[in-house]
Amino acid sequence: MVGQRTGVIQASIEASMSDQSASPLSRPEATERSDLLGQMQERQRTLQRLRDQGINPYANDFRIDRQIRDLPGATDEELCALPTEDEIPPDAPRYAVAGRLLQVNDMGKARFLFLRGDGGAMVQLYLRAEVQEAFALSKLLHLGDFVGARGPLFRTRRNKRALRVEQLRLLTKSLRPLPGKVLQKGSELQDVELRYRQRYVDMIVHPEVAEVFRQRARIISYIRRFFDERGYVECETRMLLQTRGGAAARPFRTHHNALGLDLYLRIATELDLKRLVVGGMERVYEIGRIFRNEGLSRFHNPEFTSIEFYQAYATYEDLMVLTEELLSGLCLALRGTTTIDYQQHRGIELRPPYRRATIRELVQQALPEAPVAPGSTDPADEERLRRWVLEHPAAAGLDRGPADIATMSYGELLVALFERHVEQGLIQPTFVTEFPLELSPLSRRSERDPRFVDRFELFVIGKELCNAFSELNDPLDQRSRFEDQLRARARGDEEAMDYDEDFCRALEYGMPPTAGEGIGIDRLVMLLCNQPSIRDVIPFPQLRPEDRGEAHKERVGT
RNA sequence: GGGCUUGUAGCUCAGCCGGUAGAGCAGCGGCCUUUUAAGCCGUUGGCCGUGGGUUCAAAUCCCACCGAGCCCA
Repeated sequence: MVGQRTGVIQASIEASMSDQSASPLSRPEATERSDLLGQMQERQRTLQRLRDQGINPYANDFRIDRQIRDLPGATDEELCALPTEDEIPPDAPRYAVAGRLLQVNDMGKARFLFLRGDGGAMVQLYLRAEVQEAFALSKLLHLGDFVGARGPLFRTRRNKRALRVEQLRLLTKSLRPLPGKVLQKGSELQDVELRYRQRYVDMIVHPEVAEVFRQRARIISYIRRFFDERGYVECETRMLLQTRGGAAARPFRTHHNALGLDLYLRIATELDLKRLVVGGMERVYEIGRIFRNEGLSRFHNPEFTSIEFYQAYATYEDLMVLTEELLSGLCLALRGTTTIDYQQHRGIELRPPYRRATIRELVQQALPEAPVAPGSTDPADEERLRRWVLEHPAAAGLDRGPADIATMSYGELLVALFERHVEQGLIQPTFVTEFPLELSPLSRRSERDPRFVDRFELFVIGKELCNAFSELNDPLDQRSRFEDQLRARARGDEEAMDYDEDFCRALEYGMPPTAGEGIGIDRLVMLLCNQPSIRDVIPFPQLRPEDRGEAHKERVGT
């Protein structure tokens, strides 16, 4: 019986929805049923009623005086200066403000509306039945609507700031209900997927989300100022490239129709920036998006923002000092201290100097029994280490078979041990140096030991944050490194670079001795804003397609 | 890839020793002329993730699949 009745209602809802399909009004998707659909229909009916009364539900002729955040009375002191309602003088200043309606406390012949503006600032409106037009309009509002109001401010009996409404305007009708009660603790959205997918809803329910984006903007602005002040020039280089290079990563491919040409989205800005150094720009930088065709994780998004900067007549050691200055100054400016917490890690100290250690020193420390030989330049180091790894597979902990290990280079062995035993323990900022040559095809060879390069990576909270080196500017050495890359590609290394003939040509004209560095902006924001996932610092992170389940079902069904 | 947890109303969650659904908020209809992220009365809204199985009977038990979260690799 009940089911029958529901069926009738459902049928009539569907009929009324199909009636509206001719109109451009928003329709709930087919997947949205029942209650949500009913609530949306209610709002659309109200919208029509407003139009019937000659009220434009999307009016844009209301002018605000100021944003809600700038209204007086926000502090206790200012609040005390406000009059009570009875004391409002006839010539009291009138304020015109606007915001999203989030809450209505209806008292019968009086009602309080809560508006929220930029930065999460709130103001409550006080409406009395005597102000008939405004009062009538307020009954046609829904939570989520944008509303403008004008009137004097006063202090309520409960000692809160309120604006006594003399004029009320609907500025935008909201056709979708907000999830839950926004202004109530415990009403936070739990569906993480939904929060990233519909970030606008996430931001309405959690204003602090936008605060991270604000801080991100401040961080980027600080970095830009830092380099501008030091005589670096910001240059925007190509995103669409015919060769892949500048980093070990798989690229995205795209296609240019007019040229009939397949192109890669850049995986780094390095090679173009160094071309500019060849051209005579001694200090250049670029802040921009790069694209890497790899998996998604808490620390990886396929598109992310980096800064790379290059300085002629400098070494990677100079850049360590510069990096310390940048990070400590930035943290101090943003957080007011150089000591910060990140998630479970307390007391991360960004005040210089940062610890410096070579990969071999760090591996040796983690594996005291392994023959790592920090500082040694003996070519026999490699065989001693490989033998130990093969004889102590459990201690080495490498997830590779003996055949694999036999073919791994010295550098690959060291880095594999570093990644397995050291990396995630580097919580405090640590400059890791002495990277193997074969894993650094663009870095200057170390004069002390030709198996290594003059390079560092800065690790914080167990993650790589910066990568820097003295640049390779010997064109003949660069050519042989590119050839190594081609050989690695032939062996199946999909992250190997292309041979960039034009880059070698540029080096043949001569690049001054230069040092360069890249910093992952997203991870930096995560660190400084204490955000657990890269998705929390990127407004629209990459997600799987929304209808994956449905599509899968259809594929299976056919 | 492995382990654990999880999917019930628009949102947040109960119900899970089997007997086809509940609360709060949101929505709708009332009451209240200073509310505190109100209060009171009434009420709408569910293929209980999808598919299969066990059973007289499945939100509940079993299996598979899909999605999500956490941990490990």
